[in-house]
Amino acid sequence: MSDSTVLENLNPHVSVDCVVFGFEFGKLDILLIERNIEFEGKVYRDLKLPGDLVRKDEDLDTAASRVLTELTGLDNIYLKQFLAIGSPGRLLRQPRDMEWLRTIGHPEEIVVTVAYYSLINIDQDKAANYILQKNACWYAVSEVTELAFDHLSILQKALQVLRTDLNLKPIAFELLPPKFTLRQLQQLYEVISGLKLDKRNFRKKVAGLPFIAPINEKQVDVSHKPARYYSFSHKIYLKTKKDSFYSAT
Amino acid sequence: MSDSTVLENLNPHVSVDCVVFGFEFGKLDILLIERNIEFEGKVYRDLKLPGDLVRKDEDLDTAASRVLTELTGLDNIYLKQFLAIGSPGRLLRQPRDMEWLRTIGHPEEIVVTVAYYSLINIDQDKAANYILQKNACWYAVSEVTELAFDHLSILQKALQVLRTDLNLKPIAFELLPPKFTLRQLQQLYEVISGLKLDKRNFRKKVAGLPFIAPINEKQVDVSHKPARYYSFSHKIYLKTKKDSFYSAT
DNA sequence: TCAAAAGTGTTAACTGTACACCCATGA
DNA sequence: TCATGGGTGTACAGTTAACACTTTTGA
Repeated sequence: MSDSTVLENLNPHVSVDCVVFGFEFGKLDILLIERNIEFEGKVYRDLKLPGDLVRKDEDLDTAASRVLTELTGLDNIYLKQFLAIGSPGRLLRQPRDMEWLRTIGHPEEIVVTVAYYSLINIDQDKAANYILQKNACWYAVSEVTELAFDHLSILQKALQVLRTDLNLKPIAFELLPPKFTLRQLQQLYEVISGLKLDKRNFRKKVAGLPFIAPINEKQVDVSHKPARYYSFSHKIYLKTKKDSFYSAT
Repeated sequence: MSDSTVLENLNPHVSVDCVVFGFEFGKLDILLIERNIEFEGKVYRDLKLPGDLVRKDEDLDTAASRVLTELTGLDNIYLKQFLAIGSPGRLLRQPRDMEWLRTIGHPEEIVVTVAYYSLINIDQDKAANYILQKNACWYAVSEVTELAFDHLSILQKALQVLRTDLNLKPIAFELLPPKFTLRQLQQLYEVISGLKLDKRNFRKKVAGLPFIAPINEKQVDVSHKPARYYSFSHKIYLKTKKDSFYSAT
């Protein structure tokens, strides 16, 4: 497909943006794109959410999924639409935001952006299972204080929705490798909810969930007592699920 | 503003649709628009969700709010965006849907629809406090089995979201008049959740919520023991709220 | 032997659930 | 006096919350 065909095929009025979360080393990460722009003689290095215009022949979920595949090389990533934004002029808060849209050939008349959050498990065992697009990089969510356009407020809303969903649906496992320790699972809940949980009570609760089962494997090469690995069974989950999934204090 | 000015001011690519819920006589209602169309010699009387194209100078929430005001004459209605849909060709499932879009002068190229649900209290004491637009009428949600376009699936999604929100936020009171009985409140929970609740346990729970308080007023002219009225205080709610609002079984 | 994280039970407080009868009113 | 819904308490079961020490490993 030639470039001009692609351009003709774009819908200049609708875009998708993705808030891509990852979890590693006990902290929540977000995948951001570096945008370098020279404006009025100064060079700016801003960060933005990955996103793109929607094509005329794809629906919104497909567009978001495509953005992620182009970004990471990964397929079948957990994706959830959580917000549509259509404020006139929302992209034009900073003069350099306008300039940048011109630079990359995007129309300034984007009308609606549909935001998705997505969950990626950064599997240390298979560090090479995704290849990040140029200019994409992981950042600690807790350290992100400024983003281009209105992307910071989109991130904040994504975090809100993620917190709610964490207690209603088994999304934690989308952020963890197939084998995980109970400590990892607990840290994930703690870092997303912002609450400290009691280790014994947490493990007691997990022990009562049939869809989180220990496997016969332990950590190796750790300089402390090796932890047992657990895995999540989606099949058993569907058979046994209740209304809510895990309710923290 | 002349008609042509209005048309120029419309964004032909984005629309909003509203799922408007009401609660009366112990059942959940929805406000629908009757669409009469003659197509290939037959007359169809279809029902659809109220909705409209978004104007170029308004954001999505404003557009949804405007649709509701035009529809009911009411202002300050509870509105929540819950879904954006952008499937190519989603409006064209029935040939007569296309025909109808032409009839009312809407472009066929609407790309994205953003769906809102809204909650109206149908206050019997002030039956005249809203005036429905021509062709608009209340229907029992339980009896709606067919709608134009993809509006039935939008309604189903709205119900799902409403059920979840009911247990997380104090939205029940948007559907009830300022003074309500505990029976009304319980019926509201039952009809939305689809569960039967125990009267004594329900009242015990409500008694523990400081933001639902009895007032010194009772029903009159009812042929049974008159019930006490209660009212909801948003102010006290904000001071005392917990994570979840009411969790049914 | 030290540092680091794994793993393990009991008790008390609270919350949810099941259940049945009398009361006040208008017709 | 009947029909209709209003209003009330108790006991048992289940869930949550608070809390500290021993174990295993590599450095």
